[in-house]
Amino acid sequence: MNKVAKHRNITAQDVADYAGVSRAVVSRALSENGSIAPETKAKVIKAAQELGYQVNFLAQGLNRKRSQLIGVVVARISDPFRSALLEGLISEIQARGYQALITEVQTEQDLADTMRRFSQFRVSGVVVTSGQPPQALVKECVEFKIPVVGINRQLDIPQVDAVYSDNQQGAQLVCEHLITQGCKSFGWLNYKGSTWSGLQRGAAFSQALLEQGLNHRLTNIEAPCDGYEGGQQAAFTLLENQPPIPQGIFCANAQLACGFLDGMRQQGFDAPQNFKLVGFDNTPQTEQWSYQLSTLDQNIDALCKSTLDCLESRTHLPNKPSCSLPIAVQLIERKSSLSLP
Amino acid sequence: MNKVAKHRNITAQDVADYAGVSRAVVSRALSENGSIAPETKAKVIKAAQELGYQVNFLAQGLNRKRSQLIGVVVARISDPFRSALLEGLISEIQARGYQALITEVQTEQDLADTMRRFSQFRVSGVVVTSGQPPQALVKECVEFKIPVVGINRQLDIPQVDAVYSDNQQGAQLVCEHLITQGCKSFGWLNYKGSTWSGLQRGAAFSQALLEQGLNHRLTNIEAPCDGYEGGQQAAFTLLENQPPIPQGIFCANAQLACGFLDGMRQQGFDAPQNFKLVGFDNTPQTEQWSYQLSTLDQNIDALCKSTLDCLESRTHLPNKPSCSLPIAVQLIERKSSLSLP
DNA sequence: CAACGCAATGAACACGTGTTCAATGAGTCA
DNA sequence: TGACTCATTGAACACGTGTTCATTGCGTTG
Repeated sequence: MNKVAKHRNITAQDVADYAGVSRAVVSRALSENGSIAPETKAKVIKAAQELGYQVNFLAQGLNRKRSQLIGVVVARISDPFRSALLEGLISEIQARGYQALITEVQTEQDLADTMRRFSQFRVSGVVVTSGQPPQALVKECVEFKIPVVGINRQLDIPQVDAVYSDNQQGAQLVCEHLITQGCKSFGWLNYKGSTWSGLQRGAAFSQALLEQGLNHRLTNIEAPCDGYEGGQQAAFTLLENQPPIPQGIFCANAQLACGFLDGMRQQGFDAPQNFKLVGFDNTPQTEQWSYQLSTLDQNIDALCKSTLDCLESRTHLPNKPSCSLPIAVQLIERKSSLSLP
Repeated sequence: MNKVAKHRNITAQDVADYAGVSRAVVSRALSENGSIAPETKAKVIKAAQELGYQVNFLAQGLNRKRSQLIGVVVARISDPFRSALLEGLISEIQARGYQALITEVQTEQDLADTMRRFSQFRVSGVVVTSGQPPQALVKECVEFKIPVVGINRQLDIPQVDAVYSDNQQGAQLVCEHLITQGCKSFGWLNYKGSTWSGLQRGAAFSQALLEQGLNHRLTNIEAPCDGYEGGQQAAFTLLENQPPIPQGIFCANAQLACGFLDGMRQQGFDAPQNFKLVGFDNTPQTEQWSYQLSTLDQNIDALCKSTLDCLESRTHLPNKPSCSLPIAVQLIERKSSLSLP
């Protein structure tokens, strides 16, 4: 463990000198490609360990024209579902030997700057979990062979892959479930200016009801904004003119649903007594005793694995056609949507 | 916007050729150091823009021996407080022109590997929000002039800075508040194998009670694990032998507190009717209608800003003595700890 | 014994930038 | 006009790695 030079980073050259070989041999011994005699390899590896040699990733990336970084675009991490997704992504990225370069974006301009910086770092791939990157920029990435994958969003750009929870299937499950629980009228709660995911879920729910001949019994409830507060306010707005409460309500995400439920409770109504409620995103909070909210569970593990599969396969085949990968969701039945015995 | 070479990254050399100067001049024009004629500078900048030139960060970092990356060590991001802290950190890191390199660690070995990789990327600094990095490795960082800052943890290594919420002050606030609300007996709820923060909070609470001559009225409640479930189970264990419920309970973190409250409710007890409850970490959930939990608000903004201040000042003065920076917390009074009118 | 194939090695180049150092030329002062 | 200062410029080196290409030497076969 005695280092040759204490206050200088030790390089492959130091290892080469120490082992009595050339620097090229060191590179071959450690990078597993190029032919090398087994005993030489062992000698070099031993020398590297004794010196505590670590590859300089910047030099490596510069040479290979590709760093082992993967850029991840996120927004509002503090949202429970998003943080869970981010956690899964980071784990998967690390498990495959990459490092996660995270950027938070708020505006489209942020996103453009971010994508540019990612390319300046020569990232091995980009995962977009939020926002709609400008086509021109994505095309630039494609041109420089940087794979781009979107999670739960539609990018609609050739050679860009998409992984998303199967909203059609989810809406279908919810529709059937609510009908089974005896609901005759329905509500769809989403926030104003919703993302693509939300819109798609709403459309799918409407479609599923149509197939049952029940879509004329569907009321749209619009929250003024996303999140708990949005849902809460929606509950107050809904009851303003004392209309009948839809018997089965499907909600675009878990935070909205929790807020809506609390808003209804504040006005003396509760689920499942007065209405059934199902939300999207099986966040920890929905499971808690105070909520016990039925939800559609997005398979975060599968989403993340598929995302990195896409990334890696496109690294090897940059020009293959775009793939669009729906991941099955699972209905978790809890108290909020079950008929009382 | 017409590029010289479409399918090749354009380099400083391309800009130099295009502007009719040498590559050294391009570097000077864009990096703001070294003397250069104003009109030449303008010419180069114009050329760079027209070509869409972007610096290669890997080459830049290799040359400067320092990338503009900042490594962040996290664990269990999906926890509400941690995700809020991470969000704040990422924002602050970006605001100062760096990029966040995030690594999730589970074991001490993970942490060791992570620190090593960070140094391989020649990061400008490391922020540790979880775990206890091995002294040897941190010393290595210090040796290579990589600043290390810990948030809410005690690293106890020379030349490593610490930023943390002021647990003493927080415990003092809670103690006074509970007494004001009429509490005569007290409880401290923490989980088994708590982190340094939790232990310090408990010790400070006990100390604050001691100063009021009330520490003999303090009961320790131990949850079997962290999180909502841990708190919930603690509530059941507490009531097993039907002892008197402490009148004022202080809880190491918000998730535990929410779980504890729900656990008590399941057994027919509620706050503030049957006991007063205050938690640490003002997470969004504590504010919600179903909980309305009094909490100590950690000033995340200040924590993050101070962290990066420490990092930057140590970059300039690598050998200055360690600094230890407590950040004031604020008591948010909500229903769970207020006497009913 | 000669010719050949093949594994192993090291010299040299490329990756793209920041910075040092010597050279140039214009401007100033005596 | 000649000497001197100083801003500006470009050639060259350093950063640390991966990879190509020519060379070496050994074992094998005819």
